[in-house]
Formats: sequence, structure tokens, C-alpha cells
Amino acid sequence: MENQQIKQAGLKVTAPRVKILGILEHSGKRHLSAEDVYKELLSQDEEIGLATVYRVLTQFEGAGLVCRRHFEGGQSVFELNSGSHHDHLVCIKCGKIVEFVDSLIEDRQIAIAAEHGFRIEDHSLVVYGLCAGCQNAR
Amino acid sequence: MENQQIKQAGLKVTAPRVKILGILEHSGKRHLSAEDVYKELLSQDEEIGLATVYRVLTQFEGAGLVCRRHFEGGQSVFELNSGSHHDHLVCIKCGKIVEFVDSLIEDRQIAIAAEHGFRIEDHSLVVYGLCAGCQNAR
DNA sequence: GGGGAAACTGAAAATCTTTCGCATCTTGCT
DNA sequence: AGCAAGATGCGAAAGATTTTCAGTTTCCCC
Repeated sequence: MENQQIKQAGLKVTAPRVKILGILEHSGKRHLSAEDVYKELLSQDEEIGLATVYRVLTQFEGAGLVCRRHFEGGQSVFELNSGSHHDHLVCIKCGKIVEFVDSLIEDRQIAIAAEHGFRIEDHSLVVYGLCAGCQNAR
Repeated sequence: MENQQIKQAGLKVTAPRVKILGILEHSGKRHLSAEDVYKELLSQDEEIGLATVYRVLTQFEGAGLVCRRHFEGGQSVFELNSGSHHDHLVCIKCGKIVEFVDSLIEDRQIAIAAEHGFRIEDHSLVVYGLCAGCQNAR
């Protein structure tokens, strides 16, 4: 259960952390902004401040439990770290997010970085477009 | 000259716009934050407010003259739209930015988007790492 | 070449997201 | 239970960007 993951991350098991991890695991969406998490907590009548949400999410990120993504639009979104890296397809109209992995692209990135003398630490590929539903909707 | 580009964008030709476009074209760097542009204006003794810099850059973006990029680190950077799309390699230590284009990756993106029913509008691929210089520096 | 409406601008105030400061609680260990 | 380290909540602060508003400028037409 959640407590183990938190403990293994070297963090104390506290109510806010357990709640937040629970929300990340059981909310319908895989990608939540800090604000989303906060609203969800409020709707559950939890007395947890927004500052704590940010702090906890940042700690979880440091511990490798979640990943922080900076899509367009100002705020960051967090998602549970599912182990494998993946990229995103984001619908600019409805916000729908599809994850994908493509080893061909990954390989090319490595090759390109090498050509320029870079050692890759991380990367972010986001494709913005209209999903099938939104293309028809207009 | 700059005036034509501004006029063609449907914007009035004003001193701030001409100056800012000039800076984007003639400053050494291709990637400038609003703050960078503002500082450059100050160093030229121009009486142009930061708000105007943001307004102008946003208008230029809407007109397709420049592209706005959201790299990690809070602030956006703007670059002249050179016509062709390209991706970026960013050094997380010194901030060095290298542009690249890879048709293999572009093609895969299109194929992947199609598989998911998306129509691509835009995309952003940023690879973060350490450039050759920074790898040695430690 | 002047008049005026629409567009533009600077400065300050307002927003928005995220982080910090600090006094007060909790957790984990003894 | 008892304590020190670590957490939390709240309000304030910070940083980036946007808006407001009143005064200015540009552009088009006569």
C-alpha cells in the first residue's frame, strides 16, 4: 500500500502524503496539476494547504514517485511514475492526453545528442494537436 | 526591412516594435527571454516598458514572426521564426542551446499522432543534458 | 497636411503559479 | 510517554506575465 512507498522514499508517513498519493493513484486522470490535487482534497474535506500539496509533490518527484511535466499553459502537471519513460500527445482543445513510447525516436535523440557532444539527462517530447473528437466537433 | 514585416502582420509600425524586432534579428543569441529583450532595450537607452515587450512579443507570436518556447526554468524564450521547425538540445548547466532537425523523428511523430487520431498542430521536443564543456567542467 | 478613430504605450496594479518563513503539530524511535 | 527531527498550515513573498487606464501615436481619408 501507499505507506510503504512513502517510507521507502525516506519520508515520514503523514496524512497529507498518504492522501495525495492515494489521489494520484485512484483519481481517474493520470495527469494532475497541483491545483487539481488540492481541489480533490478539498472535496474530501481534508485540511491540507496548497503549499503542502506543492511540497509533497516536489518531494515525491525527488523520490522518483512522480514525474513533473511542464506542458504549455503555465502550470505543471504531475503523474505517477510508471517506471518507463514516455512522451505525450496533448489535445489543445479538450486537454486530452495520450501517452506513447517510440524507441525509434528515443534512439535518434541519443544519436543526435551524441553528435553535439551532449550527455542526455532528460528529455521532453510533447506533440500538440486536435484529438479525433475535437476535429469533428467543429 | 523590419517595417514591412510588421506591417504585413497587420500591426502598426511603432518604435517599440521596430526596436524589438531589430533586437531579435541582430542580437547574438537566437533565444531571448522577454527580460533579455528588455535589458537590451535599456542598454540602448530606450524608454520601453517590460509590459510592452511582453505585448509585442505576444503579438509577434500571433503573427507568426516569432516562436515562444517554454523550456524548464520558469520563463519563456522567444526566437525568430526561421520558417522551418526545429527541436532543441539544452544544456542544464550553462544554458547553451543547440537547434536540430531530424526528419526521422518528425516522421515518426506524424505516424504516431495519426495512430491515435490526432491532427498535429505543433510539437515540442527538448532534450536536456550536459554539453561537452559542462561535462568536463566538473 | 490636418482630424480623428482605432490602435498603441508606459507605469502601476493585478493575476497566477509556486515557494518561503515560521510557529505549531506529528511521527518515529527510545 | 518523551523528544528531536521532520511536517504542516497559513499568510506573505517571489517571479513571470497580463491587465487596467489614461495619455500618445499611427494610419487612413479628405
